[in-house]
Amino acid sequence: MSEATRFNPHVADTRWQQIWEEQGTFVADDASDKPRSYVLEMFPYPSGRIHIGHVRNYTMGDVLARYRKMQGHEVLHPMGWDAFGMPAENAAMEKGVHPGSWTRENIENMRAQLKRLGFALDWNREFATCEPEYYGHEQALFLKLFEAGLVYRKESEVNWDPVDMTVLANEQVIDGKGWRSGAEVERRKLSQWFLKITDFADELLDGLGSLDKWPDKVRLMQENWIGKSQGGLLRFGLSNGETIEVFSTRPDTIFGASFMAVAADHPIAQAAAEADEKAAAFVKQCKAGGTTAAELETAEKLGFDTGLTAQHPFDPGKQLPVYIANFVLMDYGTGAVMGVPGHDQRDFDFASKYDLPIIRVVAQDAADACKPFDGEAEPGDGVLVNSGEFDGLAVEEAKAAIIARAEEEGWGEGQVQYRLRDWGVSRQRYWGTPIPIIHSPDYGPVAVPEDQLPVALPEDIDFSAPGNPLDRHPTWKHVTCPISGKPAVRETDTLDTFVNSSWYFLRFASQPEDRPFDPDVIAKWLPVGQYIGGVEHAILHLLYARFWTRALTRIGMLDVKEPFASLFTQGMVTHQTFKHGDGSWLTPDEVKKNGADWIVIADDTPATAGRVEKMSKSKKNVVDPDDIVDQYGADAVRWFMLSDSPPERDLEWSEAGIEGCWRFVQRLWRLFGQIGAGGAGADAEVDRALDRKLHQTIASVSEHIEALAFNKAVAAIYDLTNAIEKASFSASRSQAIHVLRLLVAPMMPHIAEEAWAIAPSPGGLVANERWPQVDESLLIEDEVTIAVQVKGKLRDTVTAAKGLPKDELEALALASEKVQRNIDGAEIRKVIVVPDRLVNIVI
RNA sequence: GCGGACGUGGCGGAAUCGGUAGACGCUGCAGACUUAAAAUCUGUUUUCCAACUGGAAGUGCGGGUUCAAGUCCCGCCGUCCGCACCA
Repeated sequence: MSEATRFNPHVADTRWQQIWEEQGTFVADDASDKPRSYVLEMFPYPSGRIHIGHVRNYTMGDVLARYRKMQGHEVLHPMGWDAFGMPAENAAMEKGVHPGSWTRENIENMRAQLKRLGFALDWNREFATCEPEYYGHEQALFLKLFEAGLVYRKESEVNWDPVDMTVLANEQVIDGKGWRSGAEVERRKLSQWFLKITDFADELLDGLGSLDKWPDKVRLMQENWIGKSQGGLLRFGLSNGETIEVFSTRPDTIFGASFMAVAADHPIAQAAAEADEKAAAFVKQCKAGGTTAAELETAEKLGFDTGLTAQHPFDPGKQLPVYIANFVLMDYGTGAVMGVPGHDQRDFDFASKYDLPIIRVVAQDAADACKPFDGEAEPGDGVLVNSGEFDGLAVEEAKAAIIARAEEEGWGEGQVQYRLRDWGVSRQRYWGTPIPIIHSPDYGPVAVPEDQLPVALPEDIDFSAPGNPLDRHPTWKHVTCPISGKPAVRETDTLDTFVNSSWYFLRFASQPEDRPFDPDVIAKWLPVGQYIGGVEHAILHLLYARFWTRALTRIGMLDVKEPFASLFTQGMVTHQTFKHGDGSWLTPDEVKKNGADWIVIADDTPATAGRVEKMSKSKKNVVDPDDIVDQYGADAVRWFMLSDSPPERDLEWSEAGIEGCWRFVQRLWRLFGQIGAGGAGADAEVDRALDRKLHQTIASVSEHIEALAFNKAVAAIYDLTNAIEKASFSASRSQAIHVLRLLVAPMMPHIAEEAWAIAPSPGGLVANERWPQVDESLLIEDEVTIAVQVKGKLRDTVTAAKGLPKDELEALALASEKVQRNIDGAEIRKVIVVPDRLVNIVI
């Protein structure tokens, strides 16, 4: 085939990308009176190169954005950069480059990579969170929350790396050691800034109910994360005259309590440690214990008897020993628990070890009051036994009754407890938003005055030593108190990068210079109509963004409750892995297939094909988007991203798959070239079957794009293409090819534009065209295929006019020779007829 | 341990309400065109029996409901994911 009849993406891609840019095709107009669509994909971290996972993510969003535009919507489809974070600082430490220049250079590269894929983005709204034009507004928002009392400072335990002199996130502690330095991580108390997300626990939980276009999985994960439990706060008098307060979800089991246990950090434990060396040693041992999942699972329940006892509120003769225990957490509830061994497994284990009484207070029925335990606790439902006046009550009734009594007598009350904790946002790092606070010697932490915002990061910084470069900068932190004018010290911690991504979707919608956003413009675009990203953000980012939005709404800056009306979590892109005989990884293009086996191309030694896994550099199974766009063009790559796998599942990259997409691009191109083919005579013909197929395809492609079922939309387009190719020339065929250009436009925009421009051309851009309308009258089949079953087994199919009455269908079915052969003279007991579908003859 | 999702050909996957299982793509095989290759086109590709018409089995396993089950119900098995000493 000559080059002229091939689609050449290297020429076409850039041509159309330039034209879209010149014409501002995808620039969103705030003032538009069209219906609006805000399509957003999670913005990338500028690591240096676009990853194939980004390509999949942005292709999905792009299809939807282009489709909505063709439906006549004003579409907001922005892109920007989540540009603060540790990798930039690591690069600074390793290569001596400034985090800012490293980041900005990466952004340049990645922007160019994205542009090559032809995404319908409004680049006018692009921003990077690392620029003062963004983070300055973030500081203003932070101060608004500070004024409203939603930000506070408190001492908190953190993972401290003594070598790097920085706080580490839990994920950065590997086997108790710092991930970079390898140093033993210490628990250290530091003053940290917190956002009061717990104030919104109930709202955030209830709000999930309205998010019916979110995956159930994500809602459930958030629900569990918030972790609401209903119970009672109970107070017991101690032998030393003080009081111990515990939270329990099972106040009904109070008669089964046989001990109390407190966390190592609990004041009672601290007091005991001060008075007694052994107690101090035990407390130390508890703190040294690992916190990894595996360690916790195998860790033995250990306790230390403080010698104190607690008075049981219902039994004056009953004194419960108070232990310090390694399984009690300080930061949940009150840091103290009531031990009920019979009905809680941990308490059971503990009581068994220390020979404490195990009392049954819940049983299947009253007769089982003395039934022994079968080696484990019984946390289930039942009725109360051995519980004095409460005997016979069901568990739920008993909870209410005992809480009511506690309230009456003043030793407790009903309480709702959350697992969710306040969000610690302080980071001892340079490359983040400076926390806009000044520590005044007289007034404590004071907000930086608004006219001094942004608090910009200093450029001249030193990464040669570990620790926070802001803290050791010679001048930056030395300021004066905004109130007294006396010397004061700037806060040198920066904000968690999750703060940056908690409001970027607002800034995309509205970006005035003098304030974070204009609520009136926000009101036009928000909530985001479709948000697309990886499920790894199911909890943190999505919960923080929901919180931030609600917090801004509560303080009156905004009127949006839920930022993302519809959420879609896409799967990963995976690829086969290969290994050498010696176990080292091989890239997929270093091997080839040799019969059923794989061999290394370079030296013909055998290779082993490993699992299909998420692309990662270490396993050498990555493909670079630039390389494949070079080879196949943007459209083939985009088409591959949408084909085969349902978008929520993983997509396996394969050479054969992308080759197939490339062939399809060329097939389409040949077909587009035939748009007016067949001559005048042929053009007069109408092909009803093809017309119907076309309109069925329009309907199904539309429906599938709406549902983000791109793999099904792709299949429908293949199906139509096959049908057009097989059909003989006719006006219908030309029309079908014409419409096919529109149908593929959201997915393969470059070839669609190229085809739209060839004669007979309607002019303009296909990107601005209207999405084809379905002719409902053409959807109706006039003939249908009826399945004929005998005793539920398919024996024949017959063709019938649509809507044929039941008795006629039955007659038609019975007329079938195959059916008669299968009935074989037997008596017909019953005939089931489903109009336009099937006839089942029961013998 | 708790919670959730999923199991369909050689592979990715389709299959509105329970109504023709395997659409569509990939791979493989056979053929056409070509000096040849590439590209393209045609046929074929769940398994087994029969090889002309056909027949049987079949959606992880075992039961059940129904005229009819991939789909609904009960019980297993397996894979993946999230949380995890949360009182």
